[in-house]
Amino acid sequence: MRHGHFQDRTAGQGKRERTRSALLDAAIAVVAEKGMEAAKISDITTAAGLANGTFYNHFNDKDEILREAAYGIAFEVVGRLDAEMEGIDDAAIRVVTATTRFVSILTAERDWAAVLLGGADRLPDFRENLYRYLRADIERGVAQKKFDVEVTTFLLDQIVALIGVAVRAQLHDGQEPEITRQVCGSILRLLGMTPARAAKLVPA
Amino acid sequence: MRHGHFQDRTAGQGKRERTRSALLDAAIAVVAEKGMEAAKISDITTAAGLANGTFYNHFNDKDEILREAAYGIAFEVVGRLDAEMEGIDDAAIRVVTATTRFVSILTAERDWAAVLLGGADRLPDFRENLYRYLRADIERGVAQKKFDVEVTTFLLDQIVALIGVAVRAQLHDGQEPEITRQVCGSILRLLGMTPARAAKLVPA
Amino acid sequence: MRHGHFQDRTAGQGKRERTRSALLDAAIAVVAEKGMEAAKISDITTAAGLANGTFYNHFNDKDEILREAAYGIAFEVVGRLDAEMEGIDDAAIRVVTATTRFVSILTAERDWAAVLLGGADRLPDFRENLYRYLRADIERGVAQKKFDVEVTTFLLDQIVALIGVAVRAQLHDGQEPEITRQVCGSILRLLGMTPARAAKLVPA
Amino acid sequence: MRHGHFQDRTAGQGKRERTRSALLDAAIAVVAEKGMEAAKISDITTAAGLANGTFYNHFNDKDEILREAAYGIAFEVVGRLDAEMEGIDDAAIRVVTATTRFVSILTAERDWAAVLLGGADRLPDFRENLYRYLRADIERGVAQKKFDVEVTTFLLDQIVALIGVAVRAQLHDGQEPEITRQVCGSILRLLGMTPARAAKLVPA
DNA sequence: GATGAATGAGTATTCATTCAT
DNA sequence: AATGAATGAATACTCATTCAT
Repeated sequence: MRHGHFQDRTAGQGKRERTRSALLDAAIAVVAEKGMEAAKISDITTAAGLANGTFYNHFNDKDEILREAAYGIAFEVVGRLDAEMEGIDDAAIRVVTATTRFVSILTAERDWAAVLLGGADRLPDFRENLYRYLRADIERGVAQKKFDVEVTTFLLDQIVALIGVAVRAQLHDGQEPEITRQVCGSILRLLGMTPARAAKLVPA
Repeated sequence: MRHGHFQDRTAGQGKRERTRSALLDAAIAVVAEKGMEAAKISDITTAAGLANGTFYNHFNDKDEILREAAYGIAFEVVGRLDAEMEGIDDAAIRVVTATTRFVSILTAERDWAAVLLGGADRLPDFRENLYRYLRADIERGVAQKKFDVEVTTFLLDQIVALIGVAVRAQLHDGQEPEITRQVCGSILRLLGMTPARAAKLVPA
Repeated sequence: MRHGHFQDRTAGQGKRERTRSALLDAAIAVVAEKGMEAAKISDITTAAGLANGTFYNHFNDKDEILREAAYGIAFEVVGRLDAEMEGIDDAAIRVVTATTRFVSILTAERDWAAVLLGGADRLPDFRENLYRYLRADIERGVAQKKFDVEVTTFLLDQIVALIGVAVRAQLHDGQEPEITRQVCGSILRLLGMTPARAAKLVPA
Repeated sequence: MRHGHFQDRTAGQGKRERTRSALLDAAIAVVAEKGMEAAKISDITTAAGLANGTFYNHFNDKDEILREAAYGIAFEVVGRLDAEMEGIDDAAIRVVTATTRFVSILTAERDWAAVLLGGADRLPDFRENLYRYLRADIERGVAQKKFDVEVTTFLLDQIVALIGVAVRAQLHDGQEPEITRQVCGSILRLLGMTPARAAKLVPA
């Protein structure tokens, strides 16, 4: 384990919290390597350097630890994005910035991607939380007459799917700047901007 | 099992072929109900009304039957689409027609959707095959100056992701015409059409 | 395994039935040796000379096989008693005969005792079935003016407890004739006979 | 925990004794609720409001604490009975009084019943201790020509079984006076009294 | 070719027990 | 003494796979 997000956050705390964090970090690493379905409890404890049974001192089952890991990561990602988006008023720039930074963060923290991508499908309210931010920005763009769309859940689904494709492509091919530029362009087009205006916001 | 695509295609043939088809159809039904990961061999044989050992007279493992089922369905879907697209010259109309019919077919054959959606992720060359057709139409649109894009695999990934979102939404909510219209609009925008021109090709 | 009641009863039948019987017989033997709580699934399959997983082809859990074993044995015991009690009219003689034969059967089939003794506590309707026969004989004795009791469930509980003590003593000490005589005397006394009359029915 | 027999007895003493008592009382409560087999060490420490490791500062294993709990309770019960039986000379009245009071005590201290009933089966010398008192009273009755029995261990087993049935019935149905009367009658009959004489000692 | 019983490796889960704090 | 986190052996249970009929 290189560093471990959760362990960083519980560094000074009690042993219980530190072990719990070790398990969460291990779970993330294992899911990144083998996927959510294939991840076994024993993989997680082994990766954490702990005994088999220790898992059950902290979580009831795989779903529980994965849910917690996914929420923890999402919280961190949203926190970082929030900080960087403060003061950006133009909705189109907000969308581009958020997308760019999101892909960038998941490129830097490669293990997080698998958990977030998997979590979006499996965790019920996970997606809803994510949508709240996105919807606000898009509605802002509509109010600013930058976007020409009806803001539906289905639209958000589409945008999130595009971002997911970008993250996957980036993990796979590692062409970050180009991929990010392309997906930002796609999203802006989707939101009703002309290719020309979209291109201005996403310069090569 | 209502009808069974594979059984239809092997109706008059020998017992071996008919049993094989029964397994393929059963696999599709089981995957539609429980998903690919959760589908057990014994679920498939039970659904087919066969003994579990019979499975191994025809397939080596779950992956093999699922791959075959996915390819069989994909072949059928592509065949139906091909027939309907014959003679359509305008690339934008081709894209709209293909998308509309694709969603429509998977709405009618609900069980196929799970297999195709799952198969796209898991089967290596599956996606490549699909892309050949799509790429041709988009390149045609570029040549016709209807689309303003660079045709990359990443672009195709995005379009396929949007179609996937539409299929999922349709399975879930059942608002086919409206969903199809929206996703066609999104794809045309993605391909570089203005909202206004896209809207003309996808009338309410 | 010496002979095996269930295997005897399924000797000519299909493999499924024979394996099932082997498991039932093995369960009885294991319970006799280690008790119901301590009996493990793997003990049973090992005793039956079968693989671990085979158990689950036939039973869902330990409770299920033990219940079935207990009912099967009880059915057999009741059958044997019934045959021998036919034509006995005097209720006191019926009670003495049933008790004597019951202890005698469980002395011959030592392994059955643990299952029946344990089953009586754990299986809900098991006891009820047993009581039906006993109650009939005691009511007959009351009608014949041989017994002087009110026939309540609590009374039956007491008599069954006395028989249980006798079976346990017999398993432990192996003094069958004397133990049987004593417990029959006790039961008759409990039912309201004087020691003198009771003694006549239970001669040394 | 309402009051706790062992804690009462160590109220003023050192911390070690008080913790030990808390564990004993907790063990009794847990066994009463879940039975001896199902009682887990952690159930006991949790019920005592202690950390699970604390258990091993005081006992080596479950058997040890249960044995100690059973003996402690038995000692208390015997003590209470002894006090009340002082001065009763007639053996039949002694038996009736002891039985009545015994059931009565276990009705008041419901949690004790499970431990004593379970202990009688599992603890080797437990039963022997109990029998010493019982045997003395019965031999006295034989000497007084009230009882007409041969005093064997098997006889004592029978009487104890009847008392056990009464306690269980009482815990289950809660008809104490009637149940006690019936079982006293049964015991006296068992010991060779006629129903008529027995009835006199156990008036409605 | 189909059958379906048997297999056993793989995985999850429990809980008595240890031991550093 | 008490704590409580960690341990890991013991056990239950699943399911893909084999193979005799």
